[in-house]
Amino acid sequence: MADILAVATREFSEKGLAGARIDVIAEAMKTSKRMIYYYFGSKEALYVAVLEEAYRGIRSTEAELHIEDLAPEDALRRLVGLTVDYQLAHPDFTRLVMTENIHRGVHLARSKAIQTLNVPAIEGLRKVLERGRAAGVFRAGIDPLDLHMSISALAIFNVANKHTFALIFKRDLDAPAALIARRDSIIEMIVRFVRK
Amino acid sequence: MADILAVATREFSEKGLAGARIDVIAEAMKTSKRMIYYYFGSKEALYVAVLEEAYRGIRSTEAELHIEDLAPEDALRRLVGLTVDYQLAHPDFTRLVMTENIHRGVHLARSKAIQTLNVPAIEGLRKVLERGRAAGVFRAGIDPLDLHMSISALAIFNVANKHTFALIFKRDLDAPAALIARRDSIIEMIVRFVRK
DNA sequence: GGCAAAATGAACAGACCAGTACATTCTGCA
DNA sequence: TGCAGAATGTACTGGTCTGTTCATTTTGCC
Repeated sequence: MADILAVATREFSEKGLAGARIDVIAEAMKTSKRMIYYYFGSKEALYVAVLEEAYRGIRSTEAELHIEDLAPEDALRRLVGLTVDYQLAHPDFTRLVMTENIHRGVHLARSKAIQTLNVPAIEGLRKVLERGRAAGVFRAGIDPLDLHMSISALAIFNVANKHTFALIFKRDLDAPAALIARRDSIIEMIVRFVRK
Repeated sequence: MADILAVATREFSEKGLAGARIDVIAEAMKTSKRMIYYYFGSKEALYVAVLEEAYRGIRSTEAELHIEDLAPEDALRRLVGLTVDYQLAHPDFTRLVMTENIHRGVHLARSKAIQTLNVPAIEGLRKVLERGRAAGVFRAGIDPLDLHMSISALAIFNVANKHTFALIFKRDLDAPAALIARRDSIIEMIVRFVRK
């Protein structure tokens, strides 16, 4: 069952909802299409299960940041760095999110499970911002959600848009040196934004 | 013909490549599927034509920024603001780019037309950064392409991921006040990144 | 007007694919 | 052992969709 989700995740993230093939998933699982319908009911229901699993994955990673003991700026650097790393390590997640946004989030809206998941990263950000403000190193009035949006935007872009970007600018975004430079640049951008 | 591209743009950006239907485009055009194949040859060729047209659109906008006469920081603010505005005004473009990245850019790679289009925004950025550095208000060593990536990332995110984001955080990202605040936040982030 | 080429209409072929019907086998349990 | 329910295999249906065939009409041009 967990295997089916893993295989389905690959198929949906590769081809999108319309492009994914139940037969392909069945074959990769060495089971029959019949079984997928037996357990999940429909292609869309399987897709929603895949989405839910993907979001659970990132949320549980966020919950284990452990940045409470670091100085505010170090904590923020770590949070941003790990966010970038997570996206790089899980391109499937980004691709699924893209697919779901093409569909205007209609499937996500149907999932109770995802909407009741809280987002540990927001609370983590809020605490870091508050600590930094109290310590006099961060400015006041920064909205944690707005900041989270910026961090996500920067972290996701290199995964989400790397193919078109690399083609147009003829630059290899996957080269190790490029990845490190980009990671540093993102961290620097976020830190400078909150710094006094 | 231009009409076909406009209609096809809508269909492909709504449904993606696999989800789009030639019949739907034909009906919306009040022509027959036969004609689309007569002019474009295949679904994929039509899709590539749509992609090319979309990129031509954003490039021509970039070419008319007219920021040469502004002080460096004002020029940068204007460039970033207009980038954000363009994305908000052209969600179709973002959606097409998402679709093409799901396909790992294979269709874009096939298009000679797009790859020979230059990107005026990069040259504009380079000049502004240089002027700011010479004036002592921007720091040195900023890579225009890296900065362009950040600007694009921040500008696109609110269009690309707004559905999933709004659902998870239960916040209306389309509310006028939210749009303005987000726009300001993005501009501020970029400016602080380059400022000395 | 006449002719060649461009444009168009209608209908269909061929492939694919989500989902199902029906029958069968396995498994846990009394 | 016998039984109920869970699990699975096979083969099919109904619909959809890209792309094509063939025939017809329109247009530009001499």
